[in-house]
Amino acid sequence: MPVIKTDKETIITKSIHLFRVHGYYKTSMADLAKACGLIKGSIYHHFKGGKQELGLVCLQYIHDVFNESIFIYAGKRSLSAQEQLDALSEGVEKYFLASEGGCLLGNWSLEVINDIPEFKEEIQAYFSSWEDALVKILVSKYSEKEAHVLAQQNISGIQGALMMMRLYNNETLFIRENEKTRGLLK
Amino acid sequence: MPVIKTDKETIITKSIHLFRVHGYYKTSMADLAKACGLIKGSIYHHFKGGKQELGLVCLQYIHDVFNESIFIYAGKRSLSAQEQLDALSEGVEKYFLASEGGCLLGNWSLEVINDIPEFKEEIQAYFSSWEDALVKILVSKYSEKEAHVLAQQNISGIQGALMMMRLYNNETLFIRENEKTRGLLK
DNA sequence: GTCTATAGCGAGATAGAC
DNA sequence: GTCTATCTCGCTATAGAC
Repeated sequence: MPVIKTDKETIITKSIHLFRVHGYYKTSMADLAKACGLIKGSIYHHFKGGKQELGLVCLQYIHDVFNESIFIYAGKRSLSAQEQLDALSEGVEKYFLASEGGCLLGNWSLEVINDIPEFKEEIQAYFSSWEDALVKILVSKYSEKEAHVLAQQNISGIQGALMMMRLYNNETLFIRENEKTRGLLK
Repeated sequence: MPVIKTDKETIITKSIHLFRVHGYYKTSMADLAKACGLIKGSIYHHFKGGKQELGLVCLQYIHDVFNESIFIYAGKRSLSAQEQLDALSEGVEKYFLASEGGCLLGNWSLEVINDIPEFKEEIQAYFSSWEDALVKILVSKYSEKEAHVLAQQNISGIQGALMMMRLYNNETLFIRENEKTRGLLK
């Protein structure tokens, strides 16, 4: 999806930014439209399902980006396990350092998880993809079971660090957490 | 504050629960009133500042509870450093295992941090209290600087684990994270 | 201190002109 | 595909009776 540039994609990327910074409920359709130079009614032409459909599409879009440009390093035969881990970790680090507001899927896993089941499903799928990618790499050193535990702890650690990065406007802890990731095979 | 039982305190504790489960914006004054057997207008008698004041009071209330019943073990002279750490860690673990929706202050550090500065300030104060308590214990083994890093990593790890606990409805990772806390002096 | 009633606003969403 | 205009609803908050 994130290959072809369309008007729809512009709305999605602008929306992702606003949703990350201000959350789902606090971001209005008028806010989203304004960021695209549109009037709120116009968004419904592209997303008949309204705000909820747009929100879900944003989550799926990010999931696709991670699948295609970050998780893809896991299991790449031309790279060693350590090189795969480095590439994945650096992809994660770069993405979030450039993302004001942290991780949309992490944010919404706290904001809307009890109210919008469709979002919950997509968020779980995203974290599962992340976990699977890490496991693929970690099994080069650990058992399947150990690899899953380490992957979950790693993702959870990154998400916690993103929370603190946002709260204190300080990247130190987040960067250290990514270094820990790259040290998992050592 | 959490010592004397008042009508005000009933509103606060019921509100904390709803705010944790459904978030700040998705929880309406009518929802909060209903949970107390009241009509929405009646809440304004106790909290003239409306929803925002109530929200802030909820954050302060939780901060007080942690200060008085959990962080208080840090530096207690009758306990060894390890006993202090165990008591603090078990307090944290028990509190959150009994708290549907995770940590209100963590949740709101993602939901409202960019929109309500008063909340941000209180949330930062809460995490600082937590960090200070851990540091007080950890300096028995580590340098001041190392202790701060470890404390921050620990709190961040707990918060990430709470996110995953909520998303997957699974306590395993959270419990393991608390075991890691208790192992920090070993 | 809680109620009824309502003001006032902003939100999501829709219809139809251009 | 974007606009103007509007509908409808739910929210926060307030006024005043009891």
